[in-house]
Amino acid sequence: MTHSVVFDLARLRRSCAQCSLQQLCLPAGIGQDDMVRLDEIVRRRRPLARSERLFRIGAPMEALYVAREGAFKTVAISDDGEEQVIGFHLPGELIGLDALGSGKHRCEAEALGPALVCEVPLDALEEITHAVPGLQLQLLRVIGRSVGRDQDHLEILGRRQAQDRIAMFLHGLSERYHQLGHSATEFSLPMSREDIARYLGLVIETVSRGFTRLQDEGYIKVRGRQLRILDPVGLSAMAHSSIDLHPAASGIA
Amino acid sequence: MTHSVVFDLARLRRSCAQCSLQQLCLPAGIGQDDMVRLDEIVRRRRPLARSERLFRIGAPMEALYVAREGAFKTVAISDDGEEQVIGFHLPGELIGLDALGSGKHRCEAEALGPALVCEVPLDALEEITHAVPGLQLQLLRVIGRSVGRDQDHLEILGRRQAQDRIAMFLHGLSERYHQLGHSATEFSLPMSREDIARYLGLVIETVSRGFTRLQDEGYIKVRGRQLRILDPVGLSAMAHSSIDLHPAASGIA
DNA sequence: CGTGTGATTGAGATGGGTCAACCTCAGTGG
DNA sequence: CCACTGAGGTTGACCCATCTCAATCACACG
Repeated sequence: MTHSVVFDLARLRRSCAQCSLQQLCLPAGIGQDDMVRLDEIVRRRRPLARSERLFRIGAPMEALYVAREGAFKTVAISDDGEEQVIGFHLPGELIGLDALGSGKHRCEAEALGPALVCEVPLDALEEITHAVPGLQLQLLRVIGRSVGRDQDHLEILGRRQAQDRIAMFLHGLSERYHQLGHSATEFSLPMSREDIARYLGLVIETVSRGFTRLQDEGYIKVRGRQLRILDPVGLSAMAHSSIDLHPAASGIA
Repeated sequence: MTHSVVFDLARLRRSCAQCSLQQLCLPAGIGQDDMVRLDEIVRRRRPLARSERLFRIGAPMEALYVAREGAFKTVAISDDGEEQVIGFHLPGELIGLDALGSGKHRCEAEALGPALVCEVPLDALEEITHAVPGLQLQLLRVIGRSVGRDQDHLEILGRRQAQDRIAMFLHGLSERYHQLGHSATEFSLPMSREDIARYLGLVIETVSRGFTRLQDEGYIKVRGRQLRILDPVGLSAMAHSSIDLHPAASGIA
């Protein structure tokens, strides 16, 4: 996939040193001159359109990707064709670790909207982590954060109440946006209700009802994909303990 | 925690080179003399008893652990005290990655029975991965396998039918035992029903009923923790597609 | 032989899946 | 400018799988 879009490349050829995601990304904590070396091996890909894929299931692992702009999902597909969303990936987050074990991807990675990624070819990574002292540790840290998000996901799916899962999901997203320097209380969901459902192990109707109920109870305001968190403390409380603050929707307005 | 059990240490001081788990563990794929260097930094801990912990939530990350004999579970605890099993760890599998991101553990790791671990101090690991060329890649592979198991777990929890989850769980365990050179069709479950339930996001009664039903349908034979898989193909089919082969337990024997 | 812990089984309640209708809105073309 | 269309989202009614509560069983251990 070598694209000859010269001026596009030029526009994207902003170095790691100038990237707003630097603190979240591999170059964090390495020296100025080392960053130049890293810069040389990182390929910045042209923009991806909605539903374009970084890799498919079974494809050999060629690189690690870092979401730069836009959001991605990784999807596993079972034998009977059921799709399951394994993860959502916001800017600064790693994509492609699913193939580390076997060398073959076991998920598809798909852009949820217009997006940009940085791509670190695997062989080059191997070299440079040896050449640049701090990078190995930083790589492990970034991998560790990814493992942490998987674990958050596990904790969400371990909850048996749909409402809890939805609250935890929104709370987690809010935190992630906050870390990116966005508002923690107002953002737009990059994924469809369907994606959310398949991420949470629920059906779409349950997600929809969950949203409306959280809205009725005053925690949030949703309109389509636009979300405002009205009661961050309450939502957080709901996400952390399994005790539902408004146990029954007893019909009383 | 320096124990002065000299002869115990001596007994355990078998080198990586002689370890039956070598193929699954860090030393896989590195040279003979490099293995000696690794050998020097790997601490082999004295036996752990059932319910002894490797680390607690909030503890700073000090090492990576590899289960050597016996099995472990990692458990997350929510604010209201609910325990959730994040992972089971069989011999050759990594424990402790949960702290990679932040440097603090977010799980407890507990031995499910008498067990042995190898412990790789974090600072020493840092050094040696630079000194030993192949080790960095091997470390990533082992981490990758751990990520893969987390993903298996996510796929299990994404299923909405309890029966599917249980079948997938047993199928996965069977595969893991097989890789260890044990029988894939007959082994004993190292964890309680309670642990299984908390791993699967179910309640203990549902797990119990699920087992009996799988038995009634001829897939397995369970007696306490002793398990025999009678129909590996059928179980596997059930684990991979979401179509239940015996949809209804219609009361007909 | 009692005691306790873990596992199984039963009966009843309920949360969320299923199915179906309807709404919303952006895009398209007349 | 409006009608049509289709995809995504919401809502309602019903029903079943799983949770809850409770009794009983199995078995190891003192």
